Amino acid sequence: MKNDADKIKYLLSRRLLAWYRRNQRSLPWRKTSDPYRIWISEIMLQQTQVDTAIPYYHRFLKAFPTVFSLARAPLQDVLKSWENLGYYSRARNIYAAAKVIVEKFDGRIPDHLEAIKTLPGIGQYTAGAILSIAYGHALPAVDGNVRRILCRLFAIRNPLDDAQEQKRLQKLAASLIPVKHPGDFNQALMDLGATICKAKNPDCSRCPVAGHCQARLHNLQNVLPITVKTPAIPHRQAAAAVIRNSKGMLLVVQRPASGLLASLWKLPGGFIKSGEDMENSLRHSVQEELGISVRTGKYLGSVNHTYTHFRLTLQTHECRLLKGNPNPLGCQNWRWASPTDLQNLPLSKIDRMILAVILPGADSKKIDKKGKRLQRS
DNA sequence: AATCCGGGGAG
DNA sequence: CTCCCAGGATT
Repeated sequence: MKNDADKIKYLLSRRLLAWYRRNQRSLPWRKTSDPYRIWISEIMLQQTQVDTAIPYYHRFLKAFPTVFSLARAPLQDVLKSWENLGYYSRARNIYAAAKVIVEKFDGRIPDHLEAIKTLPGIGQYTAGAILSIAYGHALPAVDGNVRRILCRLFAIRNPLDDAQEQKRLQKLAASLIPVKHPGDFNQALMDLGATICKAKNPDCSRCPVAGHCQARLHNLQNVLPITVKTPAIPHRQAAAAVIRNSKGMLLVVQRPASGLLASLWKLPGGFIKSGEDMENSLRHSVQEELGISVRTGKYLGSVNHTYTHFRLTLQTHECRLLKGNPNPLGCQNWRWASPTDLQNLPLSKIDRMILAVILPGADSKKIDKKGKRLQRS
């Protein structure tokens, strides 16, 4: 050992790896060494808890077992597989990356940093995670768990969301990565953060590195990391139109290719400007979206949902088509949909909720831990 | 450097 | 309710 820092580094990695060998969680993506599967798991786990991602992991890989099957699938199928998982740009990025991997990398997930970071959806964290876990490169994978753990181990009092602090933590993590078993070391930190060094009420009595923890030494484990409180989010209003044709099919539109819930389907309609009358707003937004005139009818109910940056109340009215044929002016596409069609189109959570209001019995179906669809949620 | 981008779990 | 989650892209 050259100095104290090297000694601590050595002890941390040795203790964490020993703890991991005995206590690691049994997770589906740990039963494979296939870089494709590890890649998919890492994308799904971005800002998503392990238990949430597991059923989607099984379902996605059953639908797209190889990067080739993914690359040649229709985007709509990929989005349908992702339905309800959120952050749908991840699905579009996976899909775009799969095409690049097939065309430029001969179907193999790149095994070095410069190449893999060019793929859409793969940033510093995900690159480090894939390269360390799938290929054994000694790179850090600094996620929320690792930042919190390092913050406590070294009693860092700066707010975690500070950009400078994030850079320092990245360097600190890089200095700790062992040459042997870097993937296990990274996953050990994640498991430690998920099961012991949790955001709230860390269980230091079970921690394998409590003896090296500066926060623990100064009884700051419930104080660190310092976080800035989240600002309040606005409450927005939206209106949706239930327009049926003579066969009872429902008029639905595909959202634009970028922005909120990109390329998913929904009922016609849109946001209500502050102070604007709901039924006028609905007629105007349907006119702008599809170029058709409608008369608003019976009120059918409302649902609430919270997004990252605003809370939404979505109200719905029956509408009658007065004149004009639908054109995709403010949307990618439109179609008449039967109940079966609605099951097969990718829709967001709140649109499934509003469908459940107007079509009782056709509400969204959850999937179980193995990725199979349950009859009813 | 700020903002956008989902949905669900835990307390 | 609030906070957080195996973050990345865009502006």
